[in-house]
Amino acid sequence: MSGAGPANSRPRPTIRDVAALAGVGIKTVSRVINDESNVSAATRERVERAVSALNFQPHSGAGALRRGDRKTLTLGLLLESVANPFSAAINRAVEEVASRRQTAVFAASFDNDPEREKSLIKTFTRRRVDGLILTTISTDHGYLQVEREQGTPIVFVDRPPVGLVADSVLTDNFNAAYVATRHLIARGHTRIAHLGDNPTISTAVERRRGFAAAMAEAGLDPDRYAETDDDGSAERGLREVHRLMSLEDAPTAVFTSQNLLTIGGIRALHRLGLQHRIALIGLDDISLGDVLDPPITVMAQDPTAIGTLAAERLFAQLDGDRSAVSARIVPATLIVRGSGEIRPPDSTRHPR
Amino acid sequence: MSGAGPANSRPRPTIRDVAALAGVGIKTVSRVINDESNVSAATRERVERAVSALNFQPHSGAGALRRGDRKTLTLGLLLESVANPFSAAINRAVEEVASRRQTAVFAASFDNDPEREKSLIKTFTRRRVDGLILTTISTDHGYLQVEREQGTPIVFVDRPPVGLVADSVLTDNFNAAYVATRHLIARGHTRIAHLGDNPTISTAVERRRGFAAAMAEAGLDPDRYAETDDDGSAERGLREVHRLMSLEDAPTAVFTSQNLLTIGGIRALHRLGLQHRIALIGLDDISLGDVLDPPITVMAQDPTAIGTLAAERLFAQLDGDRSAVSARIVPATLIVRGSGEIRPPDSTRHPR
DNA sequence: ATGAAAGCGCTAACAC
DNA sequence: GTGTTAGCGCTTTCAT
Repeated sequence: MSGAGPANSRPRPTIRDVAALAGVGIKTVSRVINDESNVSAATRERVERAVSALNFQPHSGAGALRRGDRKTLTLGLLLESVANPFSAAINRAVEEVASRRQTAVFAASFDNDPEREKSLIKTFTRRRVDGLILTTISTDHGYLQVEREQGTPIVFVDRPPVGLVADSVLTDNFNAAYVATRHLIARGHTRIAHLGDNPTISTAVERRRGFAAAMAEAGLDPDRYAETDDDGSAERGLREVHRLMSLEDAPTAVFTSQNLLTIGGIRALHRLGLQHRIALIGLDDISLGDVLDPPITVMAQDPTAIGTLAAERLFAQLDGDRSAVSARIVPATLIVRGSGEIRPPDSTRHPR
Repeated sequence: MSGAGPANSRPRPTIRDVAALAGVGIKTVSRVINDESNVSAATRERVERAVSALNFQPHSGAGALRRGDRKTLTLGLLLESVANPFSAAINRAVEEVASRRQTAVFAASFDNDPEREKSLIKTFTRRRVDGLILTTISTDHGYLQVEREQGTPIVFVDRPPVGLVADSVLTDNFNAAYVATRHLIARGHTRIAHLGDNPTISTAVERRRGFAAAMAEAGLDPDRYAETDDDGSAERGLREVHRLMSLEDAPTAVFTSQNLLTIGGIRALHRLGLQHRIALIGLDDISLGDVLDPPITVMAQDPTAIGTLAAERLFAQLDGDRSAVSARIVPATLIVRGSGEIRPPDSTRHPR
């Protein structure tokens, strides 16, 4: 049995090897593997036999190089993290659309780090991807103008471009947060805490704005509960809700505006035994949210739709669509399940 | 403002454009961009200025072609679905290791379809990925022997290779299922149902074997509850548990041996209000399993470790490691939380 | 219907 | 230190 290493590599056959074996010119082989016309049935047959005898697989990169229509049939997808369920759903949707076009996708996680954003995009363009679908965090995307001018279509997902006019597919985050917050206010809450993702993330800012607008409109103070740190992890959600609940004037409702924060927040309320007394609404649906006790009310984004629309828009550009810049808004949906409908206690003081 | 399409594409500059602008030969440019020696500081400076003036980005594909050491700095990762949390965790871990080696990863979802498995692997090899990390479903991987001989290292994850000797990183699925089942038996259960993924998946078969072994060892009938269909979705988990609970001699414990089945099973028990009376253990941890009521006992696999080890092994092969074929087993861990410790009712008949 | 020559953008080999 | 030539594996162009 042969070893696993690439040592015993009989080199890969090239089109020339196939041509030699079949006794034809390389152009004829090229015609056969690309299914072009002007090849006699007999010749085609001979070539095909040689191809499978040698186990020849055309080198798509080499072909793309000469073809020069700059089609590597490849696309770069920048996500917060391929392991985040929201990102992962986008990833799958993009892959779905891309695979119909024989296009493979490079997905990369940038962890909300602006440096990684830039360096990953650079590796994408050096690889000459046909297009880019980007979630970003940098505050100015002007640096991408050059790429666009050199012919790489770009679609922004989840977060809008800044300093660059480009296609985007977004949730209306302001509105989603506004609706969620109004839902809590309508149940009689006045002490509502917002737990948001890092404010360097534009959607986090939008969500805070939506929260603040709903609060202000109801004559409530959006800044009653200051946030202490700012990453979007389940650990922080846990920590912050613990802290909030230990306050003298603890909130009676919590709006967690990111999926991992929601998970952490739920965990905290359960550990404190407060899950039936403190209202909670999350932004982004979470797995098993319907089975928790109480079930979790959320504003659900639609990452599958976001990914699908973004990929379709990208291919439209690739197909030469010259229409005006498109900014698609994918609606979020309020899913009422229970946790968001808990009412505040009668007393003004929250019972510990 | 310019349109978004690739129409107004000023063509990308090449190394020749840079050389012309800097007034040097192309090889000198090549030296600079590859950080080779034998370039004077002054020349380097001039070249660098030209590079940024033209916004030149070297075409890595073209370089790889000539270099001929067949390093596209690219790797193919075949997963059940990039949207599945288990797969997504592997994806992230692989990306992590790969990025340290400047390697980008093509991840593709094959949805347990053997045809897609083969066709996706074919697109990987046509793109001349440096290596393959594969989850598979086909029953004979002999067709990959050719790839290996032509120098592409392969590591199997989650499911073992069949008909091919190759590296693998796996969970001991038999044992994981055996331990989970014994855990239920030790609590006094005799009517235990197993809900498994599609038996065309080798791990599903292993898990069923582990379940059956533990049952038989205790003198119990593993086949008391026949399964009716066989996909690994939350919908099926829901349906099957509903059906099981409607039986005259309904089981008092359920072992769901895949993450989505566990989710569906939990949902069913909750809807029936049986979550505190029927024991449940899942294979694979699930998000928020600790917060559910009761919290969910699971045999947790470690997808991050699996992905990390697989990628490290792949790069070891790429680095010329000729050691014997390695088959790593990543341990699964029993996480006791509550749902798996529910005891059967005293009566022999399960109360509806 | 077929093939020879040129060349995609780059690096290797070998000049000078 | 620097540049020239050839060539990676393929497709294009243009013969025949």
